[in-house]
Amino acid sequence: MATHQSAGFAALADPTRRAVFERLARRPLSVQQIADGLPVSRPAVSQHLKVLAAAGLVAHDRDGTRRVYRVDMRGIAAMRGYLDRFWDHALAAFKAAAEKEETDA
Amino acid sequence: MATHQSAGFAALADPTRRAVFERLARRPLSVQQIADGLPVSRPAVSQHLKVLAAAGLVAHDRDGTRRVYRVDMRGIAAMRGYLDRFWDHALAAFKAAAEKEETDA
DNA sequence: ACTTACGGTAAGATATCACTTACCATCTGC
DNA sequence: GCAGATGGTAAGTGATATCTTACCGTAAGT
Repeated sequence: MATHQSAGFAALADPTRRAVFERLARRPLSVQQIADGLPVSRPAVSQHLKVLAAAGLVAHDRDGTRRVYRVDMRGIAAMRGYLDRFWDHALAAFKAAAEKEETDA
Repeated sequence: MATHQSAGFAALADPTRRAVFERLARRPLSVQQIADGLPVSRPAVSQHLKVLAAAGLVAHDRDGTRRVYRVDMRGIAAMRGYLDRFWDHALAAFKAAAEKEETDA
C-alpha cells in the first residue's frame, strides 16, 4: 500500500473528482445528489466515485436502491502518512542546514 | 493557492515524477544525475521537474551550468494542509458518530 | 406484475499526458 | 574564441483520462 500511492494522488488530481470528494467531506450524499450539484452527468460521477473508492478515499452504505457515499479516513491517512515522511525528512534537513549555517558564521 | 490544489496532486500522481521527487528527498541532485537513475531521457526529467516546480514541490540552485534541484517544503506544506483539513473534519465526524452510537446503546 | 427511481457499466469521441529526438542557449576551461 | 558539458524547449507520437449517450440490473411502491 505504501508503494501504491499513485491511486490517491491521481484521484485528487482531477478537479471534478476533487469536487466530489470535498462535497462528501461536508456530508454523505447519494450519487444523484452529487451529480445534481456538479456540471457533469451522473455516470461521470459514478466513474469518479469508482476511482475515489479504489484509492480508499470514499466508501458507501446502501439505502434501498440508493448508495450513500462518504469519505473513508483510511485513504486520507495513507496520503498523510506519505507526505509526513517527506515533511519530517525535509524539516530535519532544513534544521541541520540552519544549524550548520550558524556554526560556520 | 488553497484552491489550486490540482498541481500538487497531479504532480505526484505520475509514478516517474514521484520517483524524481523521492530521489530529491534523499538528497539534492542535478538533472543529469536524476536522469541517470531513471529509465527515462533527460528531457523527460526536465519536463517532470517543471511540473514539480510549478506545484511548489521542488526548487533549484545554480552551480555553473548545472542546476541542483531539491525539495521545496512549501509545496509539501500546502498538500499537508489540504489533507489535514479533511482529516480533522472526518475524525471529528467519526468521534461524534461513535459517541452517538454509544449514547443510543 | 408494472412502473419508477437509482446507479453501475459499455462503447465511443475528444482532450490531455508522458515520452522521444532534435535543436538551441548558457557557462566553464583550455 | 572553441569545445565540451549541462539543461531547457519545440514538435510529434502513442497511450490514457474524462466525458457523453445508451443500456441493463435492482429495489420500492402501487
